[in-house]
Amino acid sequence: MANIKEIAKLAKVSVSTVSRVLNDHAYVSGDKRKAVLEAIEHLNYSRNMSAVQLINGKTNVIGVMLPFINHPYFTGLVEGISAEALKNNYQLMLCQTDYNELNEINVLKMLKTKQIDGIIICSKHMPLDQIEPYARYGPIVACEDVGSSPVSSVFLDHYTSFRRGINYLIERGHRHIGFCLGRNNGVNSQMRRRAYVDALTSIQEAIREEWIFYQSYRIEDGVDVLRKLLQMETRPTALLVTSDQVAAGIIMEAGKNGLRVPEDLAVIGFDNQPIAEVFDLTTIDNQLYEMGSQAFRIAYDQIMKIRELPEYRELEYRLIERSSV
Amino acid sequence: MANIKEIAKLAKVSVSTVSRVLNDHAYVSGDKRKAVLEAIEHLNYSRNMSAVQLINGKTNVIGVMLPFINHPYFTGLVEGISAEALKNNYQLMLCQTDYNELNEINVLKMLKTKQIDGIIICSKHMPLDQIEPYARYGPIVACEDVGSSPVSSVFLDHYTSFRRGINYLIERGHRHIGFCLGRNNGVNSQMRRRAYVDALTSIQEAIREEWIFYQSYRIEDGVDVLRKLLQMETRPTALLVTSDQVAAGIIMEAGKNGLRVPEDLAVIGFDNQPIAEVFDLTTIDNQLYEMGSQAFRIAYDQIMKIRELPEYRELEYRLIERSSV
DNA sequence: CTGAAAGCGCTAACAC
DNA sequence: GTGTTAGCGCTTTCAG
Repeated sequence: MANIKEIAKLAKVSVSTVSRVLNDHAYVSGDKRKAVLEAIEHLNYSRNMSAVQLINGKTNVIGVMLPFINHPYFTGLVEGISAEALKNNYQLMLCQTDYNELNEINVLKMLKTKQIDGIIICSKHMPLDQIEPYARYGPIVACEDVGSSPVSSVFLDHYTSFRRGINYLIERGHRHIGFCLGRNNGVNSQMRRRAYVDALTSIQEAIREEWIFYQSYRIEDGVDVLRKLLQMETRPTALLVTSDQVAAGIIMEAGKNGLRVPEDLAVIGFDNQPIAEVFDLTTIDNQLYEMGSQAFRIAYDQIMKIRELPEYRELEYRLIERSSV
Repeated sequence: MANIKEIAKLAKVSVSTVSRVLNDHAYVSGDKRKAVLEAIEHLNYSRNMSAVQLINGKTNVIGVMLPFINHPYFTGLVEGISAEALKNNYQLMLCQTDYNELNEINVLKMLKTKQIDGIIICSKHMPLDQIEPYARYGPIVACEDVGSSPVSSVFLDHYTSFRRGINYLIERGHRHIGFCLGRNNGVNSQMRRRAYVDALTSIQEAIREEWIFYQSYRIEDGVDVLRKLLQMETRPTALLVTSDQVAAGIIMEAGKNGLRVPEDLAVIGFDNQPIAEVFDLTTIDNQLYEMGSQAFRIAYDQIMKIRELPEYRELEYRLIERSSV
């Protein structure tokens, strides 16, 4: 491959002039510019971006840390990040961690070794304090509430949104309420569990652990949940389900077993995915696209030094009323 | 940030010795190695990978070109790619093109400018001959049949698989058969359409354009398809649907409108996604995970010069019989 | 085993 | 406006 030197020679100019043309600098005369352009054309030249990155100390790449990509929650986030990245001439490094700490550390290390300019954490396993030391190498933005930290965040108040969901059910006469979560150790999950406990306590209902389901991510997990419900002597009359996919599975399987929604079982989903509309599912929209694009902006502004300090932005959830409650 | 020179000074060795330690070369005495390691530790040093990439002419990154990520077809592919990449210490650059030619060209250019070592094309819009010239800059692997080309490929015989699906329907007495595709101009789509025409011709059925649906990707698109079907005076009795999501939407909406599956409408899906099992959907598994991991291997082997020539690998589809036919 | 030195390809003072 | 030149941080001959 040709390099800048050969272009300079062919165009009979210096390498700096070539560089100026390449970077659209002013102060290059028309004919020299033209000569350079012709040489570039003629030699089919392209910049070697590794060299550019070395000298600029910048890659124009943002790392996206997530456990797995094949879930609408994460693709929703990524769509938002991606749209904003495209506008700002940034690329995305997709880093699937499987919630494995070693993989997560590797992503952080990529920041330190300058393979990426910043990181957006869609979801993580490792504790925050292991992440924080890396914030000095570039902006890190989490899509969950991290409190005050060198790590920025865009988040929803999952405590309030979950309580809002439960209250909505209580207002409609439900007292036997269960819920389904993804992980049981994430920040978001813990806040939700707390909201659940507080809400049930306020109406003097006992917490029944058998009505709480973890590791529910996909439609087939919802099917499993419903089947477990069928085994119980006392069933909850309502379920808060932190993924529309899982809620859809529950509703599907309920239908197969002659359980009516919402009469026999009310369901509230989360995320407001297209599948929620198809299933006429009442759901809590938590603005994934918006969250992703804001996360990118925060990272970007920090890379560009438009802003120096970490930022914490709270987004509003919305309750979408349909007919599953 | 500390650099290799400072490490050398602190460890009282030359930079080449530091480099040897960094790269696990043999022939470094125990105490020098230890001194270097201590200096690295002490200065919290990390390699600057931009410099490494410049000198090696290699990034250890593969670009993944796809129109959008929020569809199980693509996430399935990406999971396969990703698993193999992880094993081989490669990173993935996620390049969403929205089927926009300019975006697609940009991905190709990243290969030329050495931002990535190779490209896996999950799906594309632009014609192959615009892509081929870029194959000299690094391996390009397409997840569709590209014939004999400098571009490698992993693919299914979509003509045969589609015909197999239609014949399966015909054997069960169907003659009024429609289908749903994603795009209408992709290679895969064209082969499928041809299979459809040939099969119907062989049983002397006319092609009815109103039974052919394009731009069907998601569950809500399936809902639309079924609604359109309801408007027709003569409806197909069976549908071949190139996405389990769309098929699920069709079945959902059929149920709401009192149409029984398969009695009133038989449905075959594609991809064998989890949702197919939940809906008891007969489907054609086209091995997305396997396709993704093989695509990575082909690219990888070529980067590593284990193999020089492009490769064309055909995968086997499988018909998964459930109860929607 | 170790070090000196020559780049990899590019950018950006700095001088003219 | 343009060219010269000193790096960016690293790897790798080549001598010893």
